[in-house]
Amino acid sequence: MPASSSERDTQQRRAIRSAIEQANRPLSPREVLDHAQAQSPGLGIATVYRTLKSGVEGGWLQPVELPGEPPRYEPTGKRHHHHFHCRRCDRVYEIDGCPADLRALTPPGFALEAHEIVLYGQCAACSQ
Amino acid sequence: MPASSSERDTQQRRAIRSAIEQANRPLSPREVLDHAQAQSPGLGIATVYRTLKSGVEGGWLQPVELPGEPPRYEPTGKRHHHHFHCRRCDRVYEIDGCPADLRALTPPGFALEAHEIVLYGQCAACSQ
DNA sequence: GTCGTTGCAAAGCGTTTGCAGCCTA
DNA sequence: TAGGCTGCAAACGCTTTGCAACGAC
Repeated sequence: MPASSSERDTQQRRAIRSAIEQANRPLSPREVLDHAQAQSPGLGIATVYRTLKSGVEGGWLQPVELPGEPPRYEPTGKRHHHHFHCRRCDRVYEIDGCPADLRALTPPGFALEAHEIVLYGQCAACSQ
Repeated sequence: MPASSSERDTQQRRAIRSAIEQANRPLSPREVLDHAQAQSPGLGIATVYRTLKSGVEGGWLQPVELPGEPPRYEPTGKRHHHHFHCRRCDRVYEIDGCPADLRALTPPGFALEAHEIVLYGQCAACSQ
């Protein structure tokens, strides 16, 4: 199935997209609903899920999946990064950089395609 | 609530514990059920969940949470390691070793306490 | 015999889907 | 007007829980 050639610009999608773009952190589907309903009152959760899914498939949205957490979504276009999860305030920060020797960890015969790194601790604001 | 003073040694729990200890990789609840049923045929999934939960609380089991995945379980007491998630067969493998320079990724002022690394790709069995 | 444990089935919970009506293009 | 989009509610898949029977001690 090729990506559908026509993506209509509806009030609901505008509300959802704007909610995600204006939050400067990844949002969960529930959070997206809550934020977007301010702009599109009757909005249903099913529409949020459908829009998030098509946004990921369409390439303008990116899921942020942290261990033991429901997925959140943020706009694509950021460069390769990982996340720092503050255990105190529960906020998630982007971190640049990436260890170069991950391939050395890969067992013989295994094909490494991608990786995820999450750091845990306390952010600057919480650790003082 | 103190840990219950009496943990009965039943056939089901023996089967579950042995399934987890004999697999040298973290198992999902479903995998635990499948493996343990060989030893305890009538075993139900609810008992698996109950035993896993009490195992974690009792300290002999450790949940392995991967981004966007249901938790897997492995015995505690292993030395520091990470995981490789095969995208083809969906199994999770242990990998030894750890990049040394994670602290270098930590932003100034942040206190690094722990980390999680997950590699994705194809395992040896699936990549041939 | 007690009472913790088990299997079954039902209930939860978050996510997905079927459907009839709506609305963008 | 056509057909993609939406909200509702039902369906789903996974996990938890209520309950009566079971069985370890």
